[in-house]
Amino acid sequence: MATKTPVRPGGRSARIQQSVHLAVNELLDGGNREDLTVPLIAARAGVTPSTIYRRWGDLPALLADVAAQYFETDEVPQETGAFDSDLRAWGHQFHEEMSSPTGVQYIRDVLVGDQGGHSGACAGYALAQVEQIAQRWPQAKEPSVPEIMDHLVAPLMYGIVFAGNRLSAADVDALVDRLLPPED
Amino acid sequence: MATKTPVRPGGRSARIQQSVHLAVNELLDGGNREDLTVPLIAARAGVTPSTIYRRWGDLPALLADVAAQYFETDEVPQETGAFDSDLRAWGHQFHEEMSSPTGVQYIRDVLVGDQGGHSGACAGYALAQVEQIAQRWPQAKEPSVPEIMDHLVAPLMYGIVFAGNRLSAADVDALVDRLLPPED
DNA sequence: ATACTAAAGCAAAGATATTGCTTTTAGCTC
DNA sequence: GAGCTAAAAGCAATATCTTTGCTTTAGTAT
Repeated sequence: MATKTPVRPGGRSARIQQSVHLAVNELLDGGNREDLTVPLIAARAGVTPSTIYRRWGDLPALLADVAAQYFETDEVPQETGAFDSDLRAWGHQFHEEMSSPTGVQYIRDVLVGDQGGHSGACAGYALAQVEQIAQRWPQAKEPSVPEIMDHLVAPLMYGIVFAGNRLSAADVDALVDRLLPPED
Repeated sequence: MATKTPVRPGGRSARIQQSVHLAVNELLDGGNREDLTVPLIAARAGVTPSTIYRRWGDLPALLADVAAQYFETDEVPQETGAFDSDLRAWGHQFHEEMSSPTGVQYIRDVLVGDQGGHSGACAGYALAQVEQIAQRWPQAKEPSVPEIMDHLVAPLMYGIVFAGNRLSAADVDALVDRLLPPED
């Protein structure tokens, strides 16, 4: 169930979808994460709570949907003129983004929401960006996309989600260095 | 807040803690994960709902506590006679355990529960086991414990949590191979 | 335009969460 | 070990959230 598409996606449904998403994001920015409730969101969005329950199911599912939407915006990874430096720059940017309070929150929400449905959003986001970089430099065979996922993305995400530690920029560099073939 | 230790840990408090944990595990085994509620657990544990709310806060926190307890039981990694094979055997066993339906559920519960408090439990479990193996073979310098966490544990967990894919045994082997120094 | 029906609104009913107060009892002191 | 103190459980009333049947609104097709 991606972004909960109604059978009738136009007009009012679309407006309500936007309005509810906006309300969630505004309330999240407001910081009161704890007392975020469906009725509160509904009031802010100018909607009846039952509308939200009927369309999204419950609060976690709604939050997962909002978070997933965030990860669906694919930015273009910075172009630096070489594969190595593109990868390095992206690694830093990605880690910065994901380890920020907002990033961590979105990751959690995506994981918590509907069982497994959206969790791909987060993985997909990283994968899409890595693939973009790889396709930009077809002659560079090493490291492969799966290797980058396993040995750069995975350690970064593991640190953020499980260890709760924010790796230093030097740590990110070390991970990238380890991936790149030795220069001669 | 580990295993929600009351100021008065003996007698009745301990009994209730056990009884509630047991009720949760029984109901989880019963499979009806969806309609698991605090009142239901309370009824099964022979306890008043307000007791659970007062001690654990809410359902996710309780589930996180139960899951964290599971990860606190430290088994001894299998001894195979060499560092390489100990690491390989553990990698397989760990992956097997964590990618099982039960394992995935516990991981989720730990992540969802109290914000960051318990999430270490899961990481701590893996780390403790890797450290045990490392200490068993002090002369083996490579790979280091952090390297194992970054390049074996992290990819396994990333696959399970984000990609929702269960890696094959061959994939686990490949990760271990990649870590071990080249034989001459 | 009109008809058809998905989706929203409304409101009552049902379930869960919170809270003030009372009762029980673990842990301490004598 | 008997008594004291306060932490934690029980109880019950209240507040809040969730679900659901029915009505109304408004996209979409004809």
